[in-house]
Amino acid sequence: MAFRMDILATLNEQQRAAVTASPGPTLVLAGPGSGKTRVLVHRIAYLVGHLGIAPRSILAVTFTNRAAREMKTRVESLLEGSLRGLSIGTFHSICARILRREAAHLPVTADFVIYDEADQQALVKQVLRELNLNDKQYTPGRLLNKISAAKNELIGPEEYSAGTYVGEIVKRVYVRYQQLLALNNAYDFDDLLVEVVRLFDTYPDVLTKYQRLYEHILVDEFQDTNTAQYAMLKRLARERRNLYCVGDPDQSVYRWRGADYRNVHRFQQDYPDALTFLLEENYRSTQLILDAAMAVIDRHPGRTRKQLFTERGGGVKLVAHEVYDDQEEAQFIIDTIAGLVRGGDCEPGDCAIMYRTNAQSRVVEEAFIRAGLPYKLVGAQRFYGRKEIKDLLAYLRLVHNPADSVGLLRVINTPPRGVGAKTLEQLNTAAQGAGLTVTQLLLDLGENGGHSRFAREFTGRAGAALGSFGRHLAQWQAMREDVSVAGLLDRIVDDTDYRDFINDGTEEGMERWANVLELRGAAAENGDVSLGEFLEQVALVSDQDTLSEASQAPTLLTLHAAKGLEFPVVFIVGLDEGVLPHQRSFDDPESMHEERRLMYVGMTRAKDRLYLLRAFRRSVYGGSDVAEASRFLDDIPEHLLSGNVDRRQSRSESYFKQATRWDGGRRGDGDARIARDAGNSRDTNTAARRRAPDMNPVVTQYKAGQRVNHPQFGEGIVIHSKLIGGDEEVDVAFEAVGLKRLAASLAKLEILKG
DNA sequence: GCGTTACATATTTTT
DNA sequence: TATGTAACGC
Repeated sequence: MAFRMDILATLNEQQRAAVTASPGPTLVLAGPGSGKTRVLVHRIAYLVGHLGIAPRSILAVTFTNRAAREMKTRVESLLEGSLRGLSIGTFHSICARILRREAAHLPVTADFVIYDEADQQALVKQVLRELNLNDKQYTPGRLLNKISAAKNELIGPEEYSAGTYVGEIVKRVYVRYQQLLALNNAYDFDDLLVEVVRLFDTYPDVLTKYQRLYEHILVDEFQDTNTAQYAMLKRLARERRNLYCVGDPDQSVYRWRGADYRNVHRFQQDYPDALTFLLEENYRSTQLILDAAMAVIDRHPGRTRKQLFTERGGGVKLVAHEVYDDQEEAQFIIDTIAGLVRGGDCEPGDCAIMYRTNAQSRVVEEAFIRAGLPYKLVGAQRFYGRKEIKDLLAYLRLVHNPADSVGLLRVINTPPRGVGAKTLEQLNTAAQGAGLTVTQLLLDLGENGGHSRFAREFTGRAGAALGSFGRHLAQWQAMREDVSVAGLLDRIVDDTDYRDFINDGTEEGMERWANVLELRGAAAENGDVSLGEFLEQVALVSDQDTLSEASQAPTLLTLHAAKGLEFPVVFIVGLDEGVLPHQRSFDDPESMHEERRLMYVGMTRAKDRLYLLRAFRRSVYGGSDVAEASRFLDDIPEHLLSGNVDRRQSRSESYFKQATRWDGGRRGDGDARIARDAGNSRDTNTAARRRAPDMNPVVTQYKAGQRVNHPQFGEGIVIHSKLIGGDEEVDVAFEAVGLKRLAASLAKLEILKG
């Protein structure tokens, strides 16, 4: 095992101290870009190479497969020797592995399937039907959120305290939902964690086994752990206490998924002797970017302040740019990238565009498409969420786990084979009567044909369809040992005429078929993998894992997906009240803090250049909406910025100037007028009105027919002007560039005489 | 049972 | 916008 101590020489003092800390509970608080992964990787190398710990005794846990993969590769390149048995994986994959191994102690078999969100929804809908509950009143999504929150806190269905009426409903659904999961031989994502904790608590000898196995446990992104995950770690580390946690509370952005950065404090309480290391030197960003980011995060109340520094002094100022609408925002991005590339300042692939919500990607994508430029998109409608993919995976899942009724329900009539609601109902009753699952009944029909004891019940077209479906299912099951996953997939597609079903001659159909081929490719790629392994891999991939470094094109991604990444040039779009911070965070201070951290995460992704963009008007659903500039923009000191954003200070100046023109005490009136004026544009907005309800001028500054001059567009004629959300929206026909819609507060329009 | 259409409805982030 | 569902006619 080659480990050269001089490897440590490449670390700075803080990093080296953290890497060589003596075993025991350890906390590394790592600022952005401070070499967090580097420390983890070197720590593993140090344990193996210097302390002689066997790789199989080490467990490293991450949140994404990508992070796990990166860590593995980097450890391998540090240590030339064998790393056989080293466990690096996501919480979910590690847990799934443990559960399969210990299936004998569980209500499921080792072949259990993992239900994703769509499967969960389908199951909850089934529960609602069973319990005769209205799914309008209790939407599956809401119920699942509650159930998930309970699971993350390790609250089982029985302990769920109903309290309220709604709570009582949730409890009943939760109870039945868990029963159905077990009947389907399935776990949902949360179960993977919860069930491991339960397993450990119920079978101390099982826990002991894993405590002995994993002498050293390392955790990445510790601030994102939830109660269940922390509980699992604590149990595993109870005897040896070698728990090495790396994280940054300032980058905690998954609270809505149960993550609780207070686990960092809990850790310090639970292990009073824990050593704490701070990594404050940043190797990523320029000092200007770092200063701006710190200005934003420093307004976060109740946090331990880190003093980040870098040797990358200077750099260019951040650009805060305000435009009329989101299309202009997108165009600005394209123009800016084009300019930078032309000037030799960066490559297109160096650039990233980050947004709060996936829906925002559309406008940007369209602009790229219009400009004929390539881009990479992380996440969004993830590949594995596509209908055609889910269909085929459901087939595979059903072959693997015949108890999977959600999968069966999905495919029994896809492609349509004449099995409708009525037949389905019949099937259910018949199966129940015979004490079988529906799949077992179908297999019986398929295998025994006319001799099946159910043959008399299912005749005619439906009977034939079910018989043939059952026959195919039996064949697939029989061949699954002898054939690759890709081979099985081919056979299923063939037997079901799936290609004809989706490939209907339209462009969309071709695309769907291409997706099927891609799935087949993914299956063929890791050819010798078993069906079970394939299904698990597929169930646990995430959006983040789809990021490719291959092509030389700008990357579009959500701020959440950006965590852990870095780019020379970063654009953050939608810096508007209501978008970032998101509307949903307005009345909850904790959520608002999280929005701030999200902004911080985004800003600290940038190495050299950071563009902060906002639009006065933004499309939302079908209509459009106006908003004020994000409060986070106001937190950045003026001297770090260039650009044209109208910050709050200057806005309040104009407030005083115009004060006389406002209709002071009668705010309601002003609002009513705005709402009426907004009329056709479905002005659902909030932010502008909520934060500055009294800033609405009552008369338009510009009138139709006026001649105006614009510094950029030249002369034109006002076509129309109206008041909207505290500003004035002017349509102008310019001689040079045609019709433009402008915001009066931004467009320095000069009224010309005559 | 299937396919079309009209209509309502709900929109954050995702391992 | 886009997605799902209820209602309709075949």
